[in-house]
Parts: sequence; C-alpha cells; structure tokens
Amino acid sequence: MQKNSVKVSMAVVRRLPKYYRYLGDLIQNGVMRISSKELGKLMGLTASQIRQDLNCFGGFGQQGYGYNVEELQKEIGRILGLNQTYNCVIVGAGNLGQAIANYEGFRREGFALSAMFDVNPRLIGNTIRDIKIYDIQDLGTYVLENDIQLGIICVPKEQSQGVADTMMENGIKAIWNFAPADVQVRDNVVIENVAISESLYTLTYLMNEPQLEI
Amino acid sequence: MQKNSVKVSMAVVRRLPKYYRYLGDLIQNGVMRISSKELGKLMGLTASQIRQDLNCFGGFGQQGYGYNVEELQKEIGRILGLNQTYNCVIVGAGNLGQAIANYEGFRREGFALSAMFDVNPRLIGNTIRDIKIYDIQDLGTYVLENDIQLGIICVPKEQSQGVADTMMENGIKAIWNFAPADVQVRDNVVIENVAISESLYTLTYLMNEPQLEI
DNA sequence: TAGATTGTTAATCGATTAACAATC
DNA sequence: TAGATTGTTAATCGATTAACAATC
Repeated sequence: MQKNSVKVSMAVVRRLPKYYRYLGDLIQNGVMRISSKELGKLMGLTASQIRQDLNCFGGFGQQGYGYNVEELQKEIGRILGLNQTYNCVIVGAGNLGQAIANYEGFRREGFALSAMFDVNPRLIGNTIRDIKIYDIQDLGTYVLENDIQLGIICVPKEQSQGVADTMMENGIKAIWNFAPADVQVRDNVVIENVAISESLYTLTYLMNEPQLEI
Repeated sequence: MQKNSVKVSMAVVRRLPKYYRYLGDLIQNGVMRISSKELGKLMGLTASQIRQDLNCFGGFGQQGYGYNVEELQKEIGRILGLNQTYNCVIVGAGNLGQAIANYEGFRREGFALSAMFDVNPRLIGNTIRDIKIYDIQDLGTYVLENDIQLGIICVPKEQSQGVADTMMENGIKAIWNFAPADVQVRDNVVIENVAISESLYTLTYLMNEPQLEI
C-alpha cells in the first residue's frame, strides 16, 4: 500500500481524511481533474505538501494533467480503509451516541452499526434508526459473538475505561472515545481519544490571542 | 500574558487544553504538586516538552519542587481564556446540538448558552435545559441584540456557511463548526472546524496500517 | 546542605517548502 | 511541439529533545 513499508508520519495521516472530504465535494460538483496547486488553494495547503503527502503512497497524478478527482478519492479511501466494512457498537445512548447513530455518512462509508448499549433502563429496549439499545451488561458477550471490530464510547468519563476494558477483553480492534478522559489501550488495539472540548478551548485561546507588535 | 509578544505555535496551543484537563483530574484526585517528569509520564509527553510549552507563557514552576497543580491549572485556564464568560448560541437543535447543550462541563467553564435555533417547526418553541429553541430566521437579530460572541454550528453542511455568514454579519467573534464542511471566516473572526469523521478515518487507517518490516 | 527539578540554551530531528528534471 | 504539472531531491524551517547551570 505505501512505498517500501516506510512508516508514514501522523501529520500526513491526519490530512488524508481532509483530502478525502474535499475530493468528495469536488466529485459532487462535477469536477473531473485537479492540480495540486488548485487543490492546495482550496484546502489551504501548499501544492508541494500535497504532492509530498500523496507520494507517500504512490504516484496518483500525471505530469501536465494533474489528478483524476474520482480516482484519487477512491485511492485515498482505500488507503484509509474505507473500502471495508466495520462492525460497530455504540456504548452510551445519550444525545451524542444518538447523534452518531443518526449520522447517515456513517453507514454510507461502511460502518455497520448493529447495536447500542446503555445503563439507563428507560433507554434499554428502545430502538434508534432500527438499532436496538441493549443493557450494558451484555456488551462483552455481544462484542465477542458478533465479531465487533470498532467500539464507540459515548459514556461519562468515569465509565469510559471500564467500557474500553470490556471491549478489549472481547477482541475489539479499535476504539473511538468521546468521553473527556483518555482511554488506555493494549497493544494491537488502536484508539482515538476525541476530547471535543479541546477544540473549544483552542478557540477561546485564539479569541484572546494578543495581537503581534511588529 | 505570553513572553514579549512572541507568537506561540499552534502545536503548543493545541496541547494547552490537554494540560488543563489532566491538571483538573489531578486536582480531583487531591494531588497538590507534580513535576514535569511525572506529568509527562501521565500524558505521554516528554518532561522537556512540557517545560518548553509552559515557558512560552512564564515560569510557573519552582526548582526542586515542580509545579503547584492548582495554580498551574488556573494559569492555563487563564491563558485559554476560561476565566471569562462567553455568550453562546447553538444553531441546529438536533442530537448533536442537544448533546452540547446538555454537556454540563460547558456551562461550568463559563460558556453561557442563551438560545438555540433550528429550521424545524416541531422543534421551534421547545426548550432544552431551559434553553429555548427559536426560528433560525431570528438568528441574526438575536446575535446582534444579545452580544453573542460564540456561535456553535450543528446544521447540515449545506447550511453551514450561510449560518456562519449571518453570525458574522451580526458581530460574532468565534465559530465552532461541527458541520462536515470547512466554514470560511473573515478577518477578526476565529474558527474551529471540527469534522468529527476525520478522527474516525484516522482510526480505520491505523487499524489497517501495514506492520513495519525491519 | 544535598537532592531535585526547573528554566533555558544548544543540538537534533522531522516536517514543510522550494526547485527542477522528467514527462504527459 | 510547447505548456503544464507531476514526482522527487535538496534546502529550509520549525518543533522536539537533550543538556546543564541556576536555584529552590
């Protein structure tokens, strides 16, 4: 997939989804081809950086022409693993869990949500978009028996590590954690700790940033 | 606030909220002091990096002792602008908007949410945690008349730029955008485009990452 | 005081940008 | 063909790490 198995830096990896999204928008707008210069202008990156990033994975462009938008998006999707299906569960069926369950882009990209879990007896047994909410007691068994690869944590921070542990004991491969506490994972399990409020605090920092005296 | 008005890099700024959160947890656990070494171990950073980061803003530690946890958290909160109150509105009262409205950490840190807006007539007039949902038609007037500084966008991507424009025409200072399309802002307005799915796609990348051959 | 740990400078490492030959 | 634009190497820039004198 990537050139002679050299590790790609996280800086590059974190830009890939953004490329994927912008290219998707271009496809929607009927754009067939694009140069690194044009794409850079659109995304706020340099043309040089875009070519460097893409060439970590291969030469997808053509001299004198640029990149075929549809082809490039497909390639990046494949690099990101979006050509596969992932069996998912959401733990925590509050507003955030429901928001994710309702997001249609989620299933479109191959995330097969099959169950949600909660502690609240008033939620257990309900369904959200045909997805049943189960008792969190049954999480471990469910993950194991249904070959769940991806667990999404939307519980309060006090419960997040416990939920992650249950998932890992039953063979989960990846955890997407929205609780505002970093979850620790064992080897061979990958984690994204989202901590949404961090981007809010970055924003308030920027609101108050002292202007430079030159 | 920061040493002789030198611009602090975004790499540093984006770590500040994480320091703030970890220090808050330490306070909750009754920890009074901490060294850069211990904090680094906890957060997965080097001691050196922590000292470098903090010294962008001043010398908050003491040789031979380390840092006073409570004092340091307070200082970082002040640097992030969390000692102030921000008048906020949320536009889009779906699950995600409601999740943010319900998040108690939000008001605790000085974010004064006074109204929500939506296009859906079935939502308009309802309240969420005492916050009334208004017709999105009234957004501009409301932002102007109530001195709203921070706008939170939780609408579909097709509407996000329009909502942002209305906010900016009426004097908003900052936009926290959850729509999966980057919103463009004028000078003097700060923006955080969150694009939650990007961290999910990073996760699937990591799940499929080829193991290094050495 | 001795030990610990900071603040800060210097060294290293990695990421971004620039440049240009290759080529469509 | 001439023009455009890639892929890739080299140069630059910035961020991280290491080292250590200062000092609590």
